[in-house]
Amino acid sequence: MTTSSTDDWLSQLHANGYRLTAPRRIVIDIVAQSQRVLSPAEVHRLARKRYPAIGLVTVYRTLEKLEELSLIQRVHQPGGCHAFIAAAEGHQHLLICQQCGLAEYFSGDNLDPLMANIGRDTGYIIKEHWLQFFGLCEDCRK
Amino acid sequence: MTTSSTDDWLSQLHANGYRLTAPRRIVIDIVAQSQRVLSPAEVHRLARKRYPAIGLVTVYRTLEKLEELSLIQRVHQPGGCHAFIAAAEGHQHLLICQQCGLAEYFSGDNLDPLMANIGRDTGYIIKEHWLQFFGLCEDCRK
DNA sequence: GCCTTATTGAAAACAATTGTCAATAATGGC
DNA sequence: GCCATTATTGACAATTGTTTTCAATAAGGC
Repeated sequence: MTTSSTDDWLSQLHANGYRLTAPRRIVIDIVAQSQRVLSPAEVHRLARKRYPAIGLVTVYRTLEKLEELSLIQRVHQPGGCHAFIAAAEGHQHLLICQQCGLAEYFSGDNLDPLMANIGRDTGYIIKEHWLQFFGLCEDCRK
Repeated sequence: MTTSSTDDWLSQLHANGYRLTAPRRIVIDIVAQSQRVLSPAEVHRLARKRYPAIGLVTVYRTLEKLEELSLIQRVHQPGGCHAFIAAAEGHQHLLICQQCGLAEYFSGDNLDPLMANIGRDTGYIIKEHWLQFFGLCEDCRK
């Protein structure tokens, strides 16, 4: 059990009527503190080190609640879409290391003019956009 | 069996040593002519109308070969990542209708300066990027 | 501390995809 | 055009990732 964001997430779960159980606290701490994207299976593996009896199903159920409260978001990658990471404040985009999964948020794109053009040209109403960068983080370049 | 791109795909399969069978021709025609993203199950459903004996496994295997030859690409969406569509020439991005799956390619983004900034700020080497727009097509807006 | 009821873990169910295998059919050589 | 080789097919089984079911447990308001 570590710092702020973990406690914040626990408060939010509690505020929404969910109970704070030992397995749930561990899953939350792992995901809240992780700098890298994690799949349910990876979360489970990490969680078992601290709480051997925890079931994979509990991991899935906890992730489901975290996603419902917008505390985490699913991460899509060329290799698969089974990973999660702490959600960003506001509208942010992800830069992900293809090697180790280390993730950073960034903003600063201005796609509005492009979206306006494309919308006009195609007749679509554009409602949402995805922008993601993939690469190698400082450690993995070496 | 329809126009040009279908025949082009068949030639390419043949050129790569794959045989042109009846079920394969039908899957290829369906995907090559489709304006919308299709899941393997949808391709199978459509293919059975023309060739009732076709198995879902054959659809999977044909899609696998088309992807290997870069004739199709997998499409990632918020709701799932099981769809495919004919690949674009050059580097293009997708605009997809959230309702019916109708897809259009577009280009014209210039993300190089942003990528350079982010790369410098984070220490990552950026190798790849994804940009996708989601919305409602002209028909589905109504 | 008690009582209600959400949560748990185990097992089963389910869905999407991949592997196995004998029968079939496409292709290149004749 | 016919044959032999061998890729491909469809049925079935196996796998993988995820969800459901259910009795036992434990969280949290009182």
